[in-house]
Amino acid sequence: MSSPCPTKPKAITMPRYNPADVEPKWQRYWEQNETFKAPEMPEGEKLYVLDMFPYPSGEGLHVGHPEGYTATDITCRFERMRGKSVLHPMGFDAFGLPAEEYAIKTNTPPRISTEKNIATFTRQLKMLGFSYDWSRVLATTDVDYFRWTQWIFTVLFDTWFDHDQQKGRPISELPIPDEVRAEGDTAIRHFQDDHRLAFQSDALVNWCPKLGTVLANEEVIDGKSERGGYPVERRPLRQWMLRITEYAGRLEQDLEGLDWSDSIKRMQREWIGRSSGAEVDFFIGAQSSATDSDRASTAFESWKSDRATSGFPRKPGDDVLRIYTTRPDTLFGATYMVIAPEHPFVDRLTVADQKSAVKSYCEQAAAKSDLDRTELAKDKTGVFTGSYAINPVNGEEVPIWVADYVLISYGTGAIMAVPAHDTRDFEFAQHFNIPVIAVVDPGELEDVDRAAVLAGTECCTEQGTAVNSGDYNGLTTAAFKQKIGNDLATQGTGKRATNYKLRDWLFSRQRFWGEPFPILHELDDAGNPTGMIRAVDPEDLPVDLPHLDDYKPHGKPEPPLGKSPDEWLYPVIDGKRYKRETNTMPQWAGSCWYYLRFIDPKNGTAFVDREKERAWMPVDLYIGGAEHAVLHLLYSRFWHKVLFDRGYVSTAEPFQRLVNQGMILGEPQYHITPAVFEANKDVLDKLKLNTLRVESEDKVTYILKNGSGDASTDLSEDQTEKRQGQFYLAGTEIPLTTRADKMSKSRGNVVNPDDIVRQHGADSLRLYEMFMGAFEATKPWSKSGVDGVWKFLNRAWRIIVDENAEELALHASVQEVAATDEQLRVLHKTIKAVTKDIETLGFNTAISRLMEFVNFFTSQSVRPKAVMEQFVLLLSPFAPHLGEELWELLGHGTTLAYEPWPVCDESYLVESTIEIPVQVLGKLRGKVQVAPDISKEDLIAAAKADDKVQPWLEGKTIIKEIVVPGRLVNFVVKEPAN
RNA sequence: GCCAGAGUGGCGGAAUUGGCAGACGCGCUGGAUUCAAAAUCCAGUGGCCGCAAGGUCGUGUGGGUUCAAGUCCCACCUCUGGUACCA
Repeated sequence: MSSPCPTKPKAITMPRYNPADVEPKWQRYWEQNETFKAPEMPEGEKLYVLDMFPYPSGEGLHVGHPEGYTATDITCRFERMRGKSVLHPMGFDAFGLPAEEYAIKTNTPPRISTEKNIATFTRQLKMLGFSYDWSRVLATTDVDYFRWTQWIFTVLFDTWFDHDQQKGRPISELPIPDEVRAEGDTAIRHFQDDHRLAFQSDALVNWCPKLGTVLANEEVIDGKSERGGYPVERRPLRQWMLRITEYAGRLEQDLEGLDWSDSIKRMQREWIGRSSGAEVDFFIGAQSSATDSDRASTAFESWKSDRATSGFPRKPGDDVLRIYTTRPDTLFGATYMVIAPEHPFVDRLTVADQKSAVKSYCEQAAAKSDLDRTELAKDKTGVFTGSYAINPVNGEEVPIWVADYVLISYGTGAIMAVPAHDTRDFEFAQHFNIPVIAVVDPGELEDVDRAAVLAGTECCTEQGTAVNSGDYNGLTTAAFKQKIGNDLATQGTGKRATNYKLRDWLFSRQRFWGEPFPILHELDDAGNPTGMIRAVDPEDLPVDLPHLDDYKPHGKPEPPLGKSPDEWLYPVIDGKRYKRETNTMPQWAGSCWYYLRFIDPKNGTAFVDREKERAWMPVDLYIGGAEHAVLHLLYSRFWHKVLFDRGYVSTAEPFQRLVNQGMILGEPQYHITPAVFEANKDVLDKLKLNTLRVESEDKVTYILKNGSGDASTDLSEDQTEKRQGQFYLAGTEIPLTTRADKMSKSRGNVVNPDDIVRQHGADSLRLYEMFMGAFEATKPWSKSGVDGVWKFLNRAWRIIVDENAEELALHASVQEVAATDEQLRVLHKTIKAVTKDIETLGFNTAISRLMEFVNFFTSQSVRPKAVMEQFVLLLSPFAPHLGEELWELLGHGTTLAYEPWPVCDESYLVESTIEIPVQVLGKLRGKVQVAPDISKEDLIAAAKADDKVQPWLEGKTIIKEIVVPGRLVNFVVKEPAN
């Protein structure tokens, strides 16, 4: 491939396209002229275009980053030229585990290494010529920034969720029940603390000893930490939680109005996991006399009549086991109950004989990590408590079991088991020989053995018609659900209920590199915590991180901030001594609201100015990777809704349109299987080929390489051959598979953007990433693809610049003359297509159209200057440096960034004749040239008259003539009847 | 297992949402230029049959609807994401 720096010294510098000169020149120009500085308030129509800001890792920018950033940059440059007021900022998400791990690895304080990484990222981003308003840059680690992150936390702390209004309100407006008020101030404060959106809890949490911190459910995948893949165990620890579950309903509902892809919406919906059913109370009040069924049934009857008058209580008493079910229509089929091992009733419900069995089962379950629980899912385990509950619909006694397939954190932590119609219950019942009673007749269905289902030997979860269900027999599942919902409510034994899979957000981490909580724990005179907490006053924010000599994790749950100097750790306010909260916030905190700060990044009195917020929000286009589909996007929507409820922001949702860029994979590589590798070691040796062993998800393959170590390269195409659809190593019988994988060091397929810019320039990198394929599709990298767009930029350069001149000068063909009709048609076709494609993010096809334009004008000996100017404007969002350089050369003194975008004049598109394909029986047989406005009849006549078509019509009867105006003609014919 | 999305030349990928399959790019072949090469320019390039004109087959597999299917329907195969006891 040619290089922008010729190897041979030249006598005269020919004005070749040299991005190494052109690109820094224009980057300097934009910076010095503040070309892309956004106004404080939008002027005219506003457009807020946001990239998911990067995590500045020590590795530097990855080729995946510029993909989304180029897409937004093209959109912004395009819309500025169309006159919109564009806000397009960039920043850094710099707190969190990876940065801290990197700091530890390189033995640098996190702040220092973070600043270094940010500097590298900034250099790389600027090198790519993105039109960010750099005056708004921020990092979540800036003290000025996290001051407001802490402030938002105090808002969460000050908010409770009013279920009636479905809205977050100030804690001062929380109604205090009289009985609480009667107990005094301390009780009131505890009551308030129990209702705050930010609260402390002692629940079981995911503790990762290797990372030295707890993790949110979302950060644990298959029982291992999302970052690092380390084992995670369950431990009870006092932690800060955010009540995101209160917003589950709104987070789900409000998805509807968003312009997001269906798949992301679906992922969020599934994560929130709404289900509706009923809560039902099973009577257990007569425990002591469970063996005496007479007394039990008397107690049950009196409980039932009490309930009929008192109704279904908000909180279940000790005399009932409350369960949640989505199938209340199967109540008659409940043959046993299950409570989670962590259920508070376990002890009470366990009879003396079963005590030791239950105890050891629960201990075992507690020791199991989530991973173990999942892995053992195939075999259901459990143990009988020895006691029974009474089914409210038929008074039957139902045995109560403890089993870990029931989760304490979902629903009520207890279920009624209906083995006939629930797969998990069925497996359990089979294993423990528990009766199976069918209560739903599925009818005749494919893949369902109706007789087996009714006999209780097969499980069926389909809906159907009720059987074995007393008065309800014959009802359809839907009607049954409806009726029993009402009946349970009148009897006071149950009520309709909605549940969500979403859990509250575990918000504290035991690491150093995060935002300190703006929370103070009151101490008594002896220095012990009183249990009273308060938020730091807004005017005392920020709470900066103290200097610590040793901030490394030590595998124990005490946060490093616990070792802070006393003057930081023990503030005294109004004579009262406090201890600061020593947990820090998770990485997600800073990214929850950065889009708001960009609107007003320097504001020292508010997190964002209200007027500015109203003017710029919501984000009109938000682009980033799909890996944030649930976590970041759910968290920030939650924070935004709280801020909205409290009146601090004006929109219910932050990101109106979301688009996910597809992942860029490494260049395809040739693999062989372990068996082939073992059998052909000598052949590979002879050919001087090396292999790279890679393991992924317990599959092992070998990647073939030329050379070894860092100098190794992947096999080239001509080292392979394809025979009968199978690739072989050239000249051998060694079968190869070709695969493109995620870029990773271990596969040796990582592409560094710096290298591409050095070889071909930023414009080529940008253009290539946009040309690779559809924006949202996953696509493999290709070295020769970059060469291709580099050649295109050179061709574009050469239709305007005279490469053979001694000085930079216009090509002789570029003249101030009127364009021909054909030239205008090509230009306006290009304008139309490129405009439409940018609007729909179809960048790859837009570039194709620009290539066609250049191909056409390469063959034109006269290139009207006005046409070239329009072309340069069309090209400029994609290759902005080249665009500016050519624009200047065409005689313009200032940037093209605000030149009006070319407008397509349809009248130039009209062609004097068009080509219409003619089919006979759906097969293409000829083409006719006709006037665009030809009548149907004339078109048919022309088609019939065509030389190529005639033989196919000869001797046949035309039974139908199909004409699609402007598109095609099709004759349906048949052999004449003899 | 379940839920999405995808499967088109040697390769990356296009195809007014049912209307000329393979735009554009890479690669390859031939030619021009060159002492030669690189670069550049021009032409060609899905398979098969044919000297050609042309024919014929062709969008993962098998069926179907239609004048017409890459596109719609049914069944299946493969890959990529998501999810995994949520009652």
